[in-house]
Amino acid sequence: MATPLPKAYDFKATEQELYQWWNDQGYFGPSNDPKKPNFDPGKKPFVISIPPPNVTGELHLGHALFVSMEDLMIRYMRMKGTPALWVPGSDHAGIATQLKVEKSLLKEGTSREAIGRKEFLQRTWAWKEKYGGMIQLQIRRLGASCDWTRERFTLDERLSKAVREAFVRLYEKGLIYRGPRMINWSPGLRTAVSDLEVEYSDEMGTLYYFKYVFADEPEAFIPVATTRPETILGDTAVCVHPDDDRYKKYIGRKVVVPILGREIPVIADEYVTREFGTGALKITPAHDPNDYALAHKHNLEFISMLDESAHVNENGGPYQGMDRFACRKKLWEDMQEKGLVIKEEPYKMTVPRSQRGGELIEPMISTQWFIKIKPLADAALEAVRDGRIKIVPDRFTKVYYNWLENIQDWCISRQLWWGHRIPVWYCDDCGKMTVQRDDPQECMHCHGKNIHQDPDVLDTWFSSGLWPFSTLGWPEKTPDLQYFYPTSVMETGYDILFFWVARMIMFGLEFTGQVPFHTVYLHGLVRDEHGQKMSKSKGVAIDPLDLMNEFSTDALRFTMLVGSTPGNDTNVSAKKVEANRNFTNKVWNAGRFVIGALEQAPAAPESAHEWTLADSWIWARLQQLVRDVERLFASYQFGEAGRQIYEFFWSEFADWYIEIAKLQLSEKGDRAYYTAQTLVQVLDACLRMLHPYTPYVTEALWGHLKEAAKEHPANFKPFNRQGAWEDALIIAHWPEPQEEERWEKDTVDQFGIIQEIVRAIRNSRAEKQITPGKRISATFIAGEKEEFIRSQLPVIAALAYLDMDTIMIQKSMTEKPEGQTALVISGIEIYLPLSELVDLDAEKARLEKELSTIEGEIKRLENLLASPFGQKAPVAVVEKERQKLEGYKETAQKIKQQVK
RNA sequence: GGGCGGUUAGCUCAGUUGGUUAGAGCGUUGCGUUGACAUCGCAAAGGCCGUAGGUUCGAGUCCUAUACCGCCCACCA
Repeated sequence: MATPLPKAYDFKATEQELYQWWNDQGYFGPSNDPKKPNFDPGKKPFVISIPPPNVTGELHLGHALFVSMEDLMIRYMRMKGTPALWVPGSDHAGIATQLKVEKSLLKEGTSREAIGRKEFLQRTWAWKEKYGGMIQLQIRRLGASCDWTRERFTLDERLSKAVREAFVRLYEKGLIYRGPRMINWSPGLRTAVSDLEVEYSDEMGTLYYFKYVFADEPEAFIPVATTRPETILGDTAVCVHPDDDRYKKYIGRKVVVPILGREIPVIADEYVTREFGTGALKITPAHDPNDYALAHKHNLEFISMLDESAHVNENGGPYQGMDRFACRKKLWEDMQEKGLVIKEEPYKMTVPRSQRGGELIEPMISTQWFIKIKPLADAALEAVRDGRIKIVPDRFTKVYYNWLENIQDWCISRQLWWGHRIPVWYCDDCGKMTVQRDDPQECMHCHGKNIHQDPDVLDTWFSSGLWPFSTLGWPEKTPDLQYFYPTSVMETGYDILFFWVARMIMFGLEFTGQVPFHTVYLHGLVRDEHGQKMSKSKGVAIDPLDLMNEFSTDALRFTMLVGSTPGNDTNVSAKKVEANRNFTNKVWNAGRFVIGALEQAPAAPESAHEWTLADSWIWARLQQLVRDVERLFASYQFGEAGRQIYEFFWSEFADWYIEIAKLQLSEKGDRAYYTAQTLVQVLDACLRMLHPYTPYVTEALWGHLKEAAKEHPANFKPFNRQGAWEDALIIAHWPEPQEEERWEKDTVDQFGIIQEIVRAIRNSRAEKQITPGKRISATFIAGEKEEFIRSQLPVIAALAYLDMDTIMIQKSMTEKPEGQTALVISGIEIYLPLSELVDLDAEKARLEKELSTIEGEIKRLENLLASPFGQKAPVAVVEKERQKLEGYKETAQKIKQQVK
């Protein structure tokens, strides 16, 4: 006989060992080894590509959420017998990683410029080797059953090849172009960023009013307002509304740019809002997106007045070399001196800030690489519209449409060093571009040798967009790509729907002609227990590692999974994790009980099955649970499914069945045998269904259960069709739902009466302060339920702690017990001698109160049945209410008798 | 300016084909520890399901309006 299991589940000792074992056994990925249990070339596989975390990232609760969720799906599908592949990997995260390395360089007193590109890249790779991988270890800690033999990194040689292929194909197709455009410039990072990387924040600023004086009439002027006076240096027109009576007479005249003295025209366009500001708009084509568009329309000159670090350039005259904000101040002072200023007032405005670091973004004209996105976007829209891709929850579909329908060309070049370098070479001889898959030795046009590669790298999201297929080997037609692509579910946060999901869909369709996945499951953001955003600076960040150390990985996973609903943000607190740790402990201890019970069970039954009501009841409830879980999983309601398993396990299996099982086991013989069998199978079924939520405790316990069951001479069978125990829970069969049968509901109803009786008696005992250990007598007047009560009496007595020897059961009784507490449950009268001297008045008052409640219900139901409800509602619904009414009537009658 | 989400017990949240006494965890109160579990058990208190209309025999659930909180998108100087 095995050594007894410890009272508390020791997760620390178990987790690491089990993870290693699963991995060593090859359970994680479908391998090409047919001996491996989870490989079946005949079946369509279930595949998830991991949202690759930043290679130098650290684990936070967001990771805990997505890892738990994806691992749940993978483990579920694997248990269902579907070859399940979860491809792990990490992202080089261009800007984020480069900034980290630059920071460390700064500490050393140097900079990337100082050490040069080559050295810098070496340093970054070294950094990656040192700190990358940390995150992967932490993801393993969460129990992620990824196939680590297929781990990928976006800067891997193979993935880099995919990036080149993608770029060149788009270029050859004319979907990638290079040119000067208005882009968002981050002066601190000195790189262009995409529209998505700009965040707008409402801030208080100043609206400056000043005079644009006429070239030929210095005393007269047009008043103009701006929030960015320094851009005056780049103005090339003043624009008014064509129908504005104040200004239309000025259209076509020239005004003078303050300080610089350039003459610029007054033009007219309906774009201008007459009511806003002064009704006259200064036009700075090179530093404002609107002005940029307007300038194209009116053929205006474009004057850039800022350099890469947002200092004034040579076009700024006397201000050349000044920082943008210093220039703003100085220019305004100079204008004040010259009497060109009207006023300034506080003004609430929306300013663009960098998603990284938060510095002010400057709109600038810059030569960059772009993807002509419209054709890709149209295809991506179609894929969702025609249902090839489904977004869960559905409401995000609209958000997706809206974004893609209004999408602008994607600026993909970044002036960074860490990333995939743009595969374009410029010829110093003929000036033409060479764009190709392999590094060229010469210009493809003039064959000149003087070529140099474009210094820029690609937006990180360009390589991320290829992730679902680049990780499987694309552009090669690898066996993996052919078998596993398209993937199944893309599970990620709604915050990167545009950044990542939409781009994977666009690229997937463009390069593979297929949708990269059929379902997008979006989870929400993780917040603290009061709904605040987690941030380290505010000190409210909860470290998942701490939670795992204190409460176990299972507890954390269960919290993430059960506490979240698709697309909604979720609040996490240590308290919740603690509560779920208690649940895993409950599972462990219930398991200890079951194992102990089966070890002591008789070897084999002498007679055929004879199920007790409790046996049938727990079976019925289990069947219902299996069906519900199946239905919930099919609609991605993993949280609700987990909650139901939790409730079943604790409130029904542990609280009721196990308690009754103790009684049944004490009867020895066949009854004990069948009880043990039921215990084993119900526990086994629960462990199977809980495994995707809490893999460690379930696998550990299941191993002990299996061992005990197999060692026992009776060889207790598991809850599966095969009748044999699998090698491990992680690859065990998922419980299959059976058709609902009539007896289930009847059994649940019948047992419900027992539960009600037990609760009522316990309740009365508690009210009367009867020590829980004191057995009391009882009298049941059960009418036609006499036999039923008689058969269930041991159960009732055990659970309500009644004294079997003195209990009386009667069909009816002419002389009711006097001076006792009286209860009526489902037409059964129960009398309890709860104290020597019952306060008759108080008892009467209690009964009368109960009676009035019930009479209220009777009245409500009578009214209900008399209302149109009786005719219009479905028969079953009406019948249900009618029966309820009958029950109440019966009960009321009995109580009335008691009151007398 | 457009769109979305939230509003349910003291706190944090479930509640997906509308079915008639609305659930959980934590917290609170009372009782209880010699064998599954104090990381526990038994019991109790606690809810005009934001507000106002509407549809329906029936609404926490569907529709309309509205308030507050939050988020996303958008070029008003």
